[in-house]
Amino acid sequence: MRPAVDNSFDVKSEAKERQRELKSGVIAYKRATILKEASALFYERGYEGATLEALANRLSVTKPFLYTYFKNKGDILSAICELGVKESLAALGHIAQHEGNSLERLEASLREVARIIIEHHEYLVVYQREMMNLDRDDAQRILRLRHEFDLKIARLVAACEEDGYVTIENASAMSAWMAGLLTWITTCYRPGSSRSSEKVVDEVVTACLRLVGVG
Amino acid sequence: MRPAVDNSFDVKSEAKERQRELKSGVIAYKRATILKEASALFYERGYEGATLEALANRLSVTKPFLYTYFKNKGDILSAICELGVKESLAALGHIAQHEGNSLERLEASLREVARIIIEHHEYLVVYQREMMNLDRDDAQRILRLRHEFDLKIARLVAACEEDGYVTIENASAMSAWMAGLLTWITTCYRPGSSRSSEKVVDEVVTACLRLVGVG
DNA sequence: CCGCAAATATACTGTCTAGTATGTAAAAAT
DNA sequence: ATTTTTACATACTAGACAGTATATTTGCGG
Repeated sequence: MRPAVDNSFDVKSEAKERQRELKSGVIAYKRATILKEASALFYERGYEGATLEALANRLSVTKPFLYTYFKNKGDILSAICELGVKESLAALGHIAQHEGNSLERLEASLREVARIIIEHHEYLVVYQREMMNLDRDDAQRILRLRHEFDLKIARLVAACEEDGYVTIENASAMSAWMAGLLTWITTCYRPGSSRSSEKVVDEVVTACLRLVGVG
Repeated sequence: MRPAVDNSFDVKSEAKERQRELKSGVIAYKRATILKEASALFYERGYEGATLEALANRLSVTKPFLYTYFKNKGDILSAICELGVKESLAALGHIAQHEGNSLERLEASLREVARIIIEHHEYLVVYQREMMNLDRDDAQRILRLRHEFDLKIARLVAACEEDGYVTIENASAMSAWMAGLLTWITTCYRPGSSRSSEKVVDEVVTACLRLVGVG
């Protein structure tokens, strides 16, 4: 019944290819959905206080379902932590190629990271709190990402120094404290708090720049 | 055999009084010892990851011993958290009565608090991380202490503004970010890290003052 | 030296939860 | 239409740990 032409195989394999893509997309979507709910749960109850059954209930699925998408509870945690740090890092990557002078790049970067931290603040709170519950390997991998983040901030500051926008002594040491201010956002800003997210972003950018004597 | 004089009762009751004091001192000492070891354990393993049996072993005692000095595991945690915040608060109290102008008082206060945070940094890390594991009542009581702390810092900054040492706009909003920098000490400074505690203290004080445009 | 009380230990229980072995229904392939 | 695979659920296990009931030691008053 099927035409016995040469390209029949190609058509078939192409269809399979598309199907595979669809499937892997679905899997990624499911993983992301689980992670989003898990981060909300871990944020509320803490890692150990959150049971996988509770997570399954919130997703209207069952426990073994979770185990088909994640190796174990720790795997879920490490995925959350990694995502939080990776998003922050990605924000710095985008701005790096921006036009503008080094000071403008520093300010834009800080602003963007602050926004991302507010957006994903559950992920980052969980990371800060539950770091110690990570496997040694996961912890190290994520720590390397964090160091990469710190290094990028330090380089932005160094560029400002080289270009003469920042003349204060001790400026390079201050980049570590900028990370502290950015992290503090997760305490200052709570969804539904009195301070609007825009105001918090403005304040933290101002604060960071003042650390190196700008503004 | 005992002289039948009037003051026999007084002597006896005085002795008993002293004995009671001794005993309550011993109890306080034992509680403090438990808390010190518990904070070290919670710091290393996390609250849920730390078992009371492990704590008992580290103290070379047994589990029921702990229960004679604390109501339950949560009681130990809340005592640790309260201690950490109370010490920081006490540091601010000492300096408040210092001589010197308002700017000198602000700097001295920041320096003292920074020192205390380094000294008790295990207590404070545990507090930050495990806050959510506290009973609602304990959490609120300790949060009130925290707010008192924030308020005192804010007042020190306000005094500097009134006296004209700080003229930067937005200075009052910055006191909240000072708390962030002070908290970040617990991440920057780890015992046995490369940075000496004196250097960290100097840096954080400098950073805090720069937030309000001083230095 | 005796008896009582305070302090601490031994040994146990009940519960909770991460992880799994097995079952089932629907879709895909043949 | 039949088999195979995928995708999930049901139902269970094993172990850990907070908290406790009971036993034992120690020290002290008389």
